[in-house]
Amino acid sequence: MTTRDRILDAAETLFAQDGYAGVSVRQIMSQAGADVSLAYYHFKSKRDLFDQVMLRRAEHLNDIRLKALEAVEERHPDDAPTVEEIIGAFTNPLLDLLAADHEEWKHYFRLVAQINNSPEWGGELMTRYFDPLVRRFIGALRKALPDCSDEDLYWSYHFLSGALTLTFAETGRIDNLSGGVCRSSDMASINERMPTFLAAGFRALATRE
Amino acid sequence: MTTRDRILDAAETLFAQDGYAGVSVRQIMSQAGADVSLAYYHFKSKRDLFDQVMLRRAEHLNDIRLKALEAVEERHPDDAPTVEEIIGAFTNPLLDLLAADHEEWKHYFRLVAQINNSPEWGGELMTRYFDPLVRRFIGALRKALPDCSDEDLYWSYHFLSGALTLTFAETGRIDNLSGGVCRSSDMASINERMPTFLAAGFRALATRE
DNA sequence: ACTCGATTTCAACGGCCGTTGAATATTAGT
DNA sequence: ACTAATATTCAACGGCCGTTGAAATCGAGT
Repeated sequence: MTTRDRILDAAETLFAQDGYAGVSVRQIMSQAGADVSLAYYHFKSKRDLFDQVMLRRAEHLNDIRLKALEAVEERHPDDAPTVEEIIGAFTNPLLDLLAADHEEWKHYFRLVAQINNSPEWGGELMTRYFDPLVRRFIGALRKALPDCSDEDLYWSYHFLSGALTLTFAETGRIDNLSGGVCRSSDMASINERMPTFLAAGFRALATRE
Repeated sequence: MTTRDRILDAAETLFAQDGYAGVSVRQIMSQAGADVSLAYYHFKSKRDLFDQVMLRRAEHLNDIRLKALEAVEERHPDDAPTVEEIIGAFTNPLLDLLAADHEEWKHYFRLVAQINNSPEWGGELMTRYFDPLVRRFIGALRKALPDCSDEDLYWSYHFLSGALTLTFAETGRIDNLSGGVCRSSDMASINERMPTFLAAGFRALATRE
């Protein structure tokens, strides 16, 4: 593994744990096992390093999500896929990445959850990295729910986005709240419930009088 | 207004904008218009100041939410309130606080959204400040959905929590995504949609075979 | 063996960090 | 007017921050 990648990995882990401002370049380089100044050889600045951390996995994620959506659409050459299928194409790739025991992606999703809920970066960064794909998904949902207004679609997606990012942040909150009945890391439980819950929400907004 | 309160207000605003680590005690005291060392006269440490910021409004919020739930329950002396009514009792107090043009609460909700999604603090702090009330609400929902398993109830609440905190964080994301069709600050639109969306999710998990 | 570019080390810069102790000002009770 | 508690100012501590420039090392092509 190249030094650049070790720096990105260390930065990803630490940013996910303590946020952008909570981590120093020195901590990152110490965890990466390299000299501080190497950070500025491979990246322009701390902020640039952060952007590259975000970008690296965003591209791959957008890729597999798009493929999942296309696969669903190809199984419906005549009619539109169901809301559940479309939402599944949006969430299943995340579940697969985590189930495959990829610790790396766990850190990334934690980071995305914090970005999404940050007033400083949530608006801009999520837009920059994910909006083309999100608009593609909303387009598919529009076909599946032809009577649903755009406003309802956008708000529904927004609720989905909040539920999704918190769930994949795995903060341990549900573990505490439920007294151990539920576990943040239990992907099977999430897979079983999240698309059902969210699809019902979409439908409820689409069909209300 | 006392100096202590001015410090708390300044800290609340800045923490909400840039997070705990992103703000220095010097910035806070500068915005509060007081000397740096006064922070350590009124509070034990930066972390203690942060805790007091969280506590101050959490108590009031828990209070009015509990009253809203009790009011709903009193309107149903014999049967159980509907899921929509219970969720409304959970979300309406927030909408009221924001609609009443209280800029202060906006900052607080932004802060809570970041805490909720932080792996470092989400698990513990949300539990400490909000769990008694949340358990009370889940108890009410259990009555409204007697056939729903506890696991489904907890996961449903978790999805609700993510949607709620992101929505009240007002990051501007939905404004960008929708190209201006929806606005983060449009409380009427949220009020019209969020309880419907979430109640449908609860029901979908409770009634699936 | 030599060169030249890519990579890494070393040492340092000015500046801001959280926190403290001692000195000063303000206020309220007598 | 004196006192005693409360509130505020001032100056400073050691330490870590992001970033940089120059020197050293490495590695592939000749």
